[in-house]
Amino acid sequence: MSNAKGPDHSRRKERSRQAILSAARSLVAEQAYDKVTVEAIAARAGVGKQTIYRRWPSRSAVVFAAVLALSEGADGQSVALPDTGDLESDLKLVMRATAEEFADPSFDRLLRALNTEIANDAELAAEYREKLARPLDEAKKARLRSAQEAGQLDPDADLDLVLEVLYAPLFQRWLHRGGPLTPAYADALVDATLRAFGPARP
Amino acid sequence: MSNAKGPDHSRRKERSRQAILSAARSLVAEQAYDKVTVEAIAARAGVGKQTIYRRWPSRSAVVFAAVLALSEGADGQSVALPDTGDLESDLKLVMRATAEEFADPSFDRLLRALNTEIANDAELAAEYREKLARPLDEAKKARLRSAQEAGQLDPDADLDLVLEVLYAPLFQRWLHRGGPLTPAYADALVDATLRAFGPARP
Amino acid sequence: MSNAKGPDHSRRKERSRQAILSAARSLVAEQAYDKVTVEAIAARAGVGKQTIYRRWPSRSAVVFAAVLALSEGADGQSVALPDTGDLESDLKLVMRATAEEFADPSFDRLLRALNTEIANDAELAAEYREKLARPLDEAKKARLRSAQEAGQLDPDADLDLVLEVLYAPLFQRWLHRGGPLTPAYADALVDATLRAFGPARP
Amino acid sequence: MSNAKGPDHSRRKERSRQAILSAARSLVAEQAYDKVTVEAIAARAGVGKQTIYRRWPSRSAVVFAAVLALSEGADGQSVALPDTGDLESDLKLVMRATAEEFADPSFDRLLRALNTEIANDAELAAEYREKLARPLDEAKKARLRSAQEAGQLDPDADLDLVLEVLYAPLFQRWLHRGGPLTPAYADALVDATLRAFGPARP
DNA sequence: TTCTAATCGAGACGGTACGTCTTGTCTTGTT
DNA sequence: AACAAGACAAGACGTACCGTCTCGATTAGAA
Repeated sequence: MSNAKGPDHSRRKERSRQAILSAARSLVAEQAYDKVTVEAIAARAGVGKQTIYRRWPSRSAVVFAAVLALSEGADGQSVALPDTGDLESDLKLVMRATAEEFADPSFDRLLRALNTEIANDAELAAEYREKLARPLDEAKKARLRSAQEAGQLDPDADLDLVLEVLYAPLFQRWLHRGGPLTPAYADALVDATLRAFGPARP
Repeated sequence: MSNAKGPDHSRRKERSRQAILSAARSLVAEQAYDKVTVEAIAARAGVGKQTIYRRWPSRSAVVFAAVLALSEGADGQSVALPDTGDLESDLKLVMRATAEEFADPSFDRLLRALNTEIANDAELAAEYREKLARPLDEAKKARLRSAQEAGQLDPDADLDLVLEVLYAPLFQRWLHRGGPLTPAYADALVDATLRAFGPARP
Repeated sequence: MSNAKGPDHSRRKERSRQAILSAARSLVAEQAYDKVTVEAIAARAGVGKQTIYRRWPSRSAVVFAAVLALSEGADGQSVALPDTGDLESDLKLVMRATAEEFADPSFDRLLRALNTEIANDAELAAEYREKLARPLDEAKKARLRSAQEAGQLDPDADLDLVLEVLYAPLFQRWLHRGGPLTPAYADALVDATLRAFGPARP
Repeated sequence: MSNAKGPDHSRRKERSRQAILSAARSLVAEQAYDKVTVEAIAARAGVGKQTIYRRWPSRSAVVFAAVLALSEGADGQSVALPDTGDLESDLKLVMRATAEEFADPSFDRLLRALNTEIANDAELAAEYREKLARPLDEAKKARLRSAQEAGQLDPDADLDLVLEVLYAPLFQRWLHRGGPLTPAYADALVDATLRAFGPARP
């Protein structure tokens, strides 16, 4: 698994790194975000504060890295969307699952923490888009392209726009607690998106 | 409207209240949000900290009230959308204006602060929806209803959903700094929304 | 006791001040000096660290003030040396008592802490001489002057020098743990001093 | 000079040892003692911290060893006091020289550091007495014994006590910055000591 | 000469305390 | 009686060192 650098060298570093990220994740998932202090992370990880500050410049960065690490190791396969040939039902499946995910309190807290940091730090936002959002979006766009080829989607549609129309309403409703994220709501978003970008256009 | 206490009494209250909200607003507009401390607000307002804590339970609440106060005094008229009879051009006008607003750094900081507080405080979120979002949404829905009557919009469309499909992508792109908020982008959102909820449905 | 300023004003201030000094004193008396941290003092005093830093610039200053406070309130009377008319026996009494004091571990630790701070801080040393050493020295010199008048001491003797010759050997032996501080040793110092500065000089 | 280990082997050891002691000495002579950290010593010596901890248990011990090393290599001769046959003038010469030494800021800092460590560490104090103080005291006592034989000093005088009466006042005045260490002061101490322990006793 | 074992410099590590900052409460005059 | 001013207990901040541990890179002598 490890290469030239040697496994022994990185062991201690890696162990403390994992301990920190794991501690950060569990704290964020458990409690109000303003209780997630660097000291609390260090204490739970069994690590000195300096070991955190040596690697990351701020709590934001640690928390971000902790969330990021969750999706690392995931290969292209694992984020690929289902492709049964029926775009509508595939999208409804995914959207319902996404809506359900938001209902998990731990995931909710994790994601709110992430969004809080991202919203107030342009650099972190860029890293977020690059490392987290883009891979997921690319997987989704792959499915949409397949639909375009199958004639189920306007071949000229701007796929980034399609994704936004599909997901942003769900995201906003969750962020602002604007209403329940029901399966029916998920379906309605898919329906609206397909009406907007479907094939039958005059 | 004034009660037994007398006008002189409440006038002092009101003056300090305005000073606090105005100080909060200017601080939020000026600098990074984590520099906007209760102490900084009190100092700029020339007010004791207790005078702030006597009225609001936390910094979040003060900042929220400060933003809220911006839109107070606005009557139903002033938030009404234009209605030229042409839904598409009316919406494009509004969406382009909205996109432009986000470009103002002060407004940007103000709105990010607001969203940060809202995202992490369910009560504040409820107050936000009630006092800020709903009135604006109602004004927008009034315009949409007018369009439904004019046959420019599906009479069965869920107007809340329409608004989300229209606005959420813009909001999300701004929040995550996902791309430039150009007039063309504003137009594209209107077009997509009208395709999704326009009158011509099979 | 209290004057114009009003007793209510100083109550809280005074209470926390006393708590800090008392905590510092007990910690210094109890344990190795490098365990006497500002945090430990604050914790034992039930006080925030800032309350300490608001009044004193460093641990040294707090510890010094704590020791200083011990001898405050002592009026001129209480530090006066006995005067039976017999200088030799009066001095031996005092020197034996002094030697005995050094044997108390609490007093030993307290005095070592004080000397450590004084030796490394010229300002503190000046304050020490002014507020602690001088009043004591004046009391001792008063006794010596009485002896000069009684013809038991060279009327031309430099009393500061007399005091140094009398006390410095005891101090140095204690500081460097150079030997036991026995009554016989105390007596020998008095004898030597009286031989050096007694009346019978050719 | 070299032992079983072999000269080449110990040469590296010796070089780093000297670098550490020299770095410690120069740091102590230059700046406030609380800036003299093990890390600073290691950095200036160009040595890893472990190389220091491998040899000494604490900063105190290093600093002590650094000061100690200053007087090593000095044979019995070099610390011998002058003996012109005139005790008074010999002692005044030495006392004046000693007083002058204290005026050198580097020496002052060095000696304050040494005294700080000694005062708070009984083991170090013992080593100090054994390795530093005793050889010097023996040299002084040799001169005093010579004076006893010459009838210039009470043959029954306790020479340790004589040394204390002679030196402790100077030491104390220096440690507490109790006044200027003038030649006149040095002379006065010699005079007082000789009056106390001189030959003419009734 | 090549190998082996010790020692070194460098510096990361888990900790502790530093001195500063802010929180939300409490106290003290002022007006 | 409400206010500004700011002290207070609490506790997190980010930094500096502590004394320990780990890592290669020199280095000897030993093979």
